[in-house]
Amino acid sequence: MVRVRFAPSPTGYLHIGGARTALFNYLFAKHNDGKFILRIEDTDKERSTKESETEILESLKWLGLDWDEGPGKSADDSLYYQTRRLPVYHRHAEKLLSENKAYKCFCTKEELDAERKKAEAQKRAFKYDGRCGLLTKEQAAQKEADGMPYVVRVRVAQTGETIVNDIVRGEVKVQNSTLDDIIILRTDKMPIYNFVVVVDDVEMGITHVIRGEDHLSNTPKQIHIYKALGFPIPQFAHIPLILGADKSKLSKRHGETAVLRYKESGYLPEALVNYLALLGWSPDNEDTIFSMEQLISKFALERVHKSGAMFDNKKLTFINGVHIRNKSADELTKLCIPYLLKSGVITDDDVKNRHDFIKHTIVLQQEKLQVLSEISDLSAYFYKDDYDMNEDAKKVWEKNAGERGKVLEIFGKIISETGVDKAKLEERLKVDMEAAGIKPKVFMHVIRVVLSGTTMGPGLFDIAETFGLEKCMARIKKYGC
RNA sequence: GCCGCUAUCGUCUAACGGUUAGGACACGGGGUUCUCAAUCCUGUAAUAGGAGUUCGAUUCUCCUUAGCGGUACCA
Repeated sequence: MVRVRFAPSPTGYLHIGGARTALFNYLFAKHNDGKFILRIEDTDKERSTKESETEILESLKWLGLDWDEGPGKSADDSLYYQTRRLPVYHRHAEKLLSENKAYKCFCTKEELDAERKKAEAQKRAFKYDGRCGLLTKEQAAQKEADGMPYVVRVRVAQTGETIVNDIVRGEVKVQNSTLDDIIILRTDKMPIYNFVVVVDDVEMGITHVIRGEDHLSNTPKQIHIYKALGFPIPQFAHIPLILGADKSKLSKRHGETAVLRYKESGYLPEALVNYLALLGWSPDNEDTIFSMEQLISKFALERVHKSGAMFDNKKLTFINGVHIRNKSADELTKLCIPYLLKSGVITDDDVKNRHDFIKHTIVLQQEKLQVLSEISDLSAYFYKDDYDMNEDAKKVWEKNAGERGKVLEIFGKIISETGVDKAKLEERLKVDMEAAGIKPKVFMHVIRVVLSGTTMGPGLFDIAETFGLEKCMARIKKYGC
């Protein structure tokens, strides 16, 4: 049974990179009928916050990456928060200590920092020499009795090499001599990441560790801890990093990277999932648009590739547009209403009383929408009366100064006689305008700018019909003769 | 500095050692159209450099270069 996990530390929002890691874990689990587990790595007490955790959970849910085990999924949530599992880590640390696979190190952070600096100045690699590991039992006991603070380190053999067997990268070899003894417990007894991750992955029965490439260099250390603990080593898969425009790891300084910001901007979760899946992975065909179900059935770690991928908002936006076009009228309406409300284009009363009208105006813009938030600017003129022509519209207006009066006169006459039914309107308008010797391009453009105040938008007859007779007449009056 | 990873169009990527190096986004041209969009057709554009193995290398090996990641009592 495949068991994978996503293990964020609640020190900030869920960003694009974390979301992609979660997604790959999720897809792999679901593809293999396995379990996707969520664990909160909150051992950094300084930086962890409840707000971050809440946002991360909300982001995952929004993306549709619901977890099988984790917070909110069992009677006892404490299993999934590392700060609530401290006795577990301490038990394993005690065992290592008693087996002499770990030792107490009394060197202070200050001492070590000084040595590190010195080594750096001499352009030497710094490595802890393991001197406290040479202390006799009595010496160590004495120091402890003297009240000296200590960390716990796991001994690392200095000969031979450690091989990380990685599904995406193959064999990665590291000389053990480049590793130093690994700190697993701080002076305040809080366990360190490299230790808790191993203990938890084993205790939770994790079979595949899928995470970002930035963890690759930690892996040899973790393998040493697995071995010291006598634990089986899981399969590793280190996925390529997502990069910003400058090719460095995507981070806050590259602008908005929070998943929830994408939600606010009007991106669909299925579009973000679709795009993220294509970053570092590719299907065995040339398709680009996928639903979650399709991704699950196609996903394979073997097709994850090795190099980092730049995040391209343009492609995300394109994919978002495709998913928007695939929405039904009702779904799209539901999705757009919050944006219309937020921008003040419509009110809660409108939602109650003019639902069909709102739906109609949204559907008119469906094929044009790339992100949901654009709906407000695109359809504002359906909801207000006091708007003027924009610059482009004025140009069209001026350009047709010769015919515009006549156009409006005929248009006004037609709608007052036959109404604004779009089929009838189109038919009569063409006939009458031709009789008056006015070309379609001219009258269409003139009527369009008068009605909407802009040069682009849905079909002219759709606009007129949606406006209704009264509003059309008001617009004619505003610009008419 | 040291350790590790990576290298195909501008970007995301495909290609049992044999292809006119394919697709997608973006960009350009054209068809359709009342505009924009959508849609259809179409164009520009890539194997970082150098050795080697091989009949044949984008693909395997080595070197160089470049980029990235790690180098914490962060995760």
